[in-house]
Amino acid sequence: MDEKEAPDATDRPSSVPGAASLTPVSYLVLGLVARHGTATPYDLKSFAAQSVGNFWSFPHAQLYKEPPRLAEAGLLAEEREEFGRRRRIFRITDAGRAALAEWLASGETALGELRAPGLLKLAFAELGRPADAVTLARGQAAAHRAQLASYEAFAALPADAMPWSLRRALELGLGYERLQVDFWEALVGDLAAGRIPPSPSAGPAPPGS
Amino acid sequence: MDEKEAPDATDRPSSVPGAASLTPVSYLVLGLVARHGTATPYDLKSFAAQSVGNFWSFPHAQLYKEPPRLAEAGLLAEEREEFGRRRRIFRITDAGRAALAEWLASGETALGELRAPGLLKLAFAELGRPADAVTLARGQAAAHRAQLASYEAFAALPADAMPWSLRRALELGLGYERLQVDFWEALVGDLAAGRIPPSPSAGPAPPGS
DNA sequence: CCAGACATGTAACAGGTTACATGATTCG
DNA sequence: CGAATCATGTAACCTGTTACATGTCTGG
Repeated sequence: MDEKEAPDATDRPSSVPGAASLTPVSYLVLGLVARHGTATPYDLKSFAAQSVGNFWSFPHAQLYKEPPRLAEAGLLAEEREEFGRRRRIFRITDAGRAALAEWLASGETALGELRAPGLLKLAFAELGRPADAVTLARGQAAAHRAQLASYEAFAALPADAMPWSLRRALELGLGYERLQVDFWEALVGDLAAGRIPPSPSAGPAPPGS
Repeated sequence: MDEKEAPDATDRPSSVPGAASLTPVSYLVLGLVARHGTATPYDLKSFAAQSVGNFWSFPHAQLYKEPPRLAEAGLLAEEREEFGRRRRIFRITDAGRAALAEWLASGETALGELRAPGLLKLAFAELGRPADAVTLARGQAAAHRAQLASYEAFAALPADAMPWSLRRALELGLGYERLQVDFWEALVGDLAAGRIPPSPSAGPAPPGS
């Protein structure tokens, strides 16, 4: 409805002209809009699902909530369709491009954690029955096998189906799922063989010591 | 002090008698208390930091908030020290033990996502300058190298320093960090060599094999 | 006994997740 | 033209996070 001119940013302590605290979702949206020129929230949902959505899913509610926020911060420009769905079409602004570039250029390098629920459960598996550990390992192996298959199907797309950076990211995803599959399958084997105690002693003895 | 009998659960729509919606933190607390017999919130902080905290960090605020919640649900019993700090000591109840056992036995197998900020950034690296990608890859490689070193130090502890399940989980963490290090270092190499386009065609065959 | 570290909590905020609810389009 | 599906949004809840604030012990 009414357009707030947002005269200046001094009244809002958190919204500095350049860039406030932007979350991963913000950069996802900025990046997708920048890549495609324009996008509706629904487009974002599709784009995300087909690219990073493989290893980082975003509920659609966020993709409808975030663009307006970014528009209010001046990083996106919004326009309405005149007829039909009257959907919101977003386009990146110079400020948005700058924020995105700054993010890409910054060497912040937060490395996020391996928050796998299965891993947490495994860490406490000693408190349960051995059979439970087998169930867990089997289930994890199966689930990761499925995920791996999904990744492989995606990776089988022709070379020009995705930018090199995304493909590269996908490769890490592939390696990750392979690691998981191998890990859980090995665990299943060890548990079945009765050698519940750890350390397969197949130590790679890495360089160093 | 006063023991709340929690007469019934009908007044709270979300708190079913058996088990309500328990989060990963809940199970962490339940598991740690079960393992150690009793624990104060501060103990939990220490225990967590020394075990799963390596790959899943919990801010101490949560570890002070969660036990009372679990106590209210009847899964933990709380008692106060009489003198000194008068700290809260928690002990697991039969209901708590049951909830924990059920969790361990359930084959829910949620497999959580690979939400690595660096990976997200990489997926959009094509929008930035090539030099930015190098910076990113270098930074990630260094950060993961540090993390790997930390894991290795932890893994070097004597065999009886931790239960087998935790050690096993740690091994996955090690593999994960190695994967990350290899991945980012390879990326640095490819970028430096000018072969920015993807698929090095150097088949997987990771160094471990 | 003072300083510093260790320990213990709580309040406020922000973000994600779930759920609800409805609008538009297509196809049989 | 009705039903199913696709598309679009919003509201409430809840949890994780950040920040603050203070209390208690130990050692010099």
